[in-house]
Amino acid sequence: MLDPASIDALKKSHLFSGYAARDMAEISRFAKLVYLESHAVLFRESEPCSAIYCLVEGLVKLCLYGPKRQEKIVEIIGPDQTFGEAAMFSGQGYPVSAVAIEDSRLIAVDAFSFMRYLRQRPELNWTMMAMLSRRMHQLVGQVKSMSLHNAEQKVAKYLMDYYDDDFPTRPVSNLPPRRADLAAVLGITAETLCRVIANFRQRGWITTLDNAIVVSSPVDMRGLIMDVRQPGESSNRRKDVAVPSVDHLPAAG
Amino acid sequence: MLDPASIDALKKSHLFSGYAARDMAEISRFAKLVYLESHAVLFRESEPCSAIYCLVEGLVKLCLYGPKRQEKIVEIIGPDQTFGEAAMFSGQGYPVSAVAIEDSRLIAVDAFSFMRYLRQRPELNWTMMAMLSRRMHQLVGQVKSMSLHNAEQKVAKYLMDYYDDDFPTRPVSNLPPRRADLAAVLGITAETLCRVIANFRQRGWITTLDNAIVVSSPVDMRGLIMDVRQPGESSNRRKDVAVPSVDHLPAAG
DNA sequence: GAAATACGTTGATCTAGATCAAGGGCCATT
DNA sequence: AATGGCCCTTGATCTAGATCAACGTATTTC
Repeated sequence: MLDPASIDALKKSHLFSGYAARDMAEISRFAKLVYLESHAVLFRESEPCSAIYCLVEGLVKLCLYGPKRQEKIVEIIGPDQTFGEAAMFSGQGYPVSAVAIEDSRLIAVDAFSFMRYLRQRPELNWTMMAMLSRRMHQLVGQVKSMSLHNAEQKVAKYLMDYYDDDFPTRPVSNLPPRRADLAAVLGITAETLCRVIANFRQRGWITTLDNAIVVSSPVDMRGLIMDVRQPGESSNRRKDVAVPSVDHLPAAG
Repeated sequence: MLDPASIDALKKSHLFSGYAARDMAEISRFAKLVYLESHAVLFRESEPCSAIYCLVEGLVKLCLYGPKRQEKIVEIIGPDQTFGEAAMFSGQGYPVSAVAIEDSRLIAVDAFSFMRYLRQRPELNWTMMAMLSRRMHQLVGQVKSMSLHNAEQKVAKYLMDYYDDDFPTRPVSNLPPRRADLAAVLGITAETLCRVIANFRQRGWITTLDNAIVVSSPVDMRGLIMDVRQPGESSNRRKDVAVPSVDHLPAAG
């Protein structure tokens, strides 16, 4: 059972924002508050999904661990974001681990009860679908970044994803609190990240102050991502890479 | 408008298998057949989603291209599989490109009409949700494999994912038709893949015949993925274990 | 205030895997 | 039978980024 303030907090999330008051009242009956200290583990990869979560306050990372304990952060969850929905539907357990990186307060919505409720009200699934689709896109973006970009491009891509063209002098928002976290998000080491940032600073493309980073040459950054090179410079031409041909385009309408 | 045989083909897919006859009749009204020659492009990354597809016959790759045209295959679609659903809901366009790697026959279901129909029948969304969730899991698995495994582990993981414990002597199923495709799936070069396979063969962990691969030591393969090492042994030094050579190989060709 | 701890930074190596290059088997076409 | 195209395979290098190591600067602990 949830207090009114927490119900309001839930409603601030994208997933629940469209829900009617009576839906929220019902859902609050099988939701509860959870407190996590920094570094505390909320759930681990492959654990069965007992609840989906909405972060109210603090910061949580969703991550994967390799055989040698290397960490890959799949996503950093901030306040008003929900997570765990996909696991609820797939019935395959959580695909990632969730670990607090700041002291956090969360709302846990019991998965079984929530599923039962959704079965009664299938219209509510529209926001859920949108949620899952958006997350899939983001995940595909990660796959792309991991497999097709080098370290500089990864950093540039990340910074430009959070860069706001309307406020060029504003520091990039939502940066992870520690450099090591950003490195784990990008799938590179902290040392490499540090060197890349130093390079960008030397070239005058960014300026830094503590954790904050201000992009001062978005054009160059974007150029780097798209791998534009000076004319005349021979780009590594490989003939054997597959390039989809332009013809044969089907009339898919 | 679809002929009865094609409607049957649609129903063989996981997405439509639970649909009632009258739903299928309705859907067939805004579905049509599409034929692709090998190498033909069905759609490209970021193109708006006009339809979702069900492959009836042939083989299609979903892939991403880097700034230098490097290819990363996100998934290889076989008969009776559907794709494009996520793009339909996200409203962000297709996250990947789709290219035929064999002459293919597909059914295209118009996205707009299908969405409209789903709005009338929200219960139908349950299979859709399951679909999306499963695909998300798979994608997270890819992220993990890309960021936390080395080349040998990637290959081993792939082979064991398609290995059937009940039929140990059966070749790994669903292997891509060409080695280069498998390499693009794993995010390594064809040369590296070739060397890894040669190593596995020398160690007696697999046997090969043409494209087919039979895993003969699943225990070792699984051990490699989990990075088990002999106690007391330093991780870096390459150990030159005398592997008893398995000489009953059918000369591969 | 000294010591310990945690991070960020920089430099020096090392290495897994990419890249480059050269055959070789197989099939289709002539 | 010869030719050419397409892959697969193997060998020889090259290199981006990991790893190892040392140091600086805060911040916390006693």
